[in-house]
Amino acid sequence: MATRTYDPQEFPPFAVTVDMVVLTMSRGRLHVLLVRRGVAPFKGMWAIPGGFKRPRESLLEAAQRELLEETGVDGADLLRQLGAYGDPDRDPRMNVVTVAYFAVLRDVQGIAGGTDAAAAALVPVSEALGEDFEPLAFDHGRILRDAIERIRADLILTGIATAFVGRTFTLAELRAVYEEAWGVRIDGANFRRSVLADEGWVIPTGRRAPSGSAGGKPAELYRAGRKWRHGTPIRPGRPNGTRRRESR
Amino acid sequence: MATRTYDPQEFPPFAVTVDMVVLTMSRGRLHVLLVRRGVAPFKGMWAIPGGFKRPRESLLEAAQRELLEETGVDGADLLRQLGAYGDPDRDPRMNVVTVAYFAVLRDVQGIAGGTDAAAAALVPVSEALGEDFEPLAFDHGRILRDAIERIRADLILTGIATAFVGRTFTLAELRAVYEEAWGVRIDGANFRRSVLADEGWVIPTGRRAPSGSAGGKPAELYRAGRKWRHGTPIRPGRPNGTRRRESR
DNA sequence: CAGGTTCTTGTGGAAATGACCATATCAATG
DNA sequence: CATTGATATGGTCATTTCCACAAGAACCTG
Repeated sequence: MATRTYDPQEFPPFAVTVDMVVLTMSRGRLHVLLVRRGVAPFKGMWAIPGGFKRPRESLLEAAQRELLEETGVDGADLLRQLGAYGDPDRDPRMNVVTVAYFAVLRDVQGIAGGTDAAAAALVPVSEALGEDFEPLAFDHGRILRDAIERIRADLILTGIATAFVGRTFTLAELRAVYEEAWGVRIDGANFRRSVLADEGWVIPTGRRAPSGSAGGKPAELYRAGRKWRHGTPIRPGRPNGTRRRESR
Repeated sequence: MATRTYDPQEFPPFAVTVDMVVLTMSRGRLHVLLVRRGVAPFKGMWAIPGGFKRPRESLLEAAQRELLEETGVDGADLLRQLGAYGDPDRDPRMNVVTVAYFAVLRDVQGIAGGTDAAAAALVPVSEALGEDFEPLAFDHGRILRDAIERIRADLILTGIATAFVGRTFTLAELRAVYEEAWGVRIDGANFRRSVLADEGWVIPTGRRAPSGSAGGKPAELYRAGRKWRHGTPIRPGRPNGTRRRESR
């Protein structure tokens, strides 16, 4: 039929939830916020936070509300929709369609503080997706995998890299975001040239970051410019065969 | 709460639908399949095809079924999820969350034939999104806009360009896909070198396409190689404007 | 101060990009 | 049938970008 038959009563109802992949960069590694489920189904297993959508709120508002409840962070601009998941048996009790969002945060302390410490944890993504890690509840493993793929794409298409770092940051911190997410090594000198070539990407603050424990010249602190709203000056290296030694 | 309260009975039910943005390239322009709604709400208005999700099928299966019903095309591999839309008032009758998919087809004739011709039409995207065109039903205008944005991104990240052309195609046809979707002009000679530089992108068939009505040297026909599954050799040009004629 | 670490600047070759020219091969026209 | 117009194909060339590495500068620790 070219037109949908419209009789809502004929069609069994679904429950609609929103789930969130909360990502952050901690000690140079990508982490995801996981919570222990306290109720059935999948009680006791790790899951990504989420909850039911209410009738009078939009999907984004639902995600925003859950983000606030789970992490204490109020930021709708940080949330981006990842996709919908609706396999018939993804929830053993009833038919639940969930809409997944992901958010990139930087305030690591605030995340752990907003919720019960025993029931929430920041887990390195490589571990959470590793073979040794316990499977996540529902299809949250797949959702997490999709989120990582999405992040990799958004790093190419958008300026989401700046969401991982603080209001002021060093170029090394920003570079580490790309290196960790893409699993590549980027030459510091070339990276520096790329973001400083044009105005509007990073703005020097005049201040300097404290040197790390290993010493070294203190790096200059920058603010993110407006150009990140429309893209990124960093492009993924060519998958060429001219790779150098792995140096590790 | 760190854990979701799990009592489905508390939460009002939602209807879940799938809607599809069916795109095709016809006479060098990007077209979208629209249908006339025959029932309320939004009766008589243009809309993108779609229908209710059934309890025992996945979202992708629902979209696949609808695609088959609407266009006669059976291709789950052509469908990609676009996103979920769940604003409270997007459907005046009840709370409906829709999951949008988009599909890129090439068989234009089959689309018009599969359904009532009077109730379905291929409309140029630029017209459907233009000011003069009548508004689409529901929030389908926004969904269509999002789909076009997504196509532009997928042209960068994936090899979706080959989905617009036939099993065999000329390089000019493939080039036209990028030119139309990005709104740019690409030099034919340079485009040719990009896709022929490495093996695996396009494979010559030895045959030649008939010249167009305007004459011209007949172009060689190619098949798509396997590399398109992992990306594209074509990159969006930079905002031009550097140097004009000078030298000499 | 010596040695180590990190940031920063400099440099040269390789590769990609973009524009243009020249030629080949067809259809349509008169 | 020769001309014209259009398109495909092959080639050249200057510029820009990319990338690896070298060297200097600034800071820490011991």
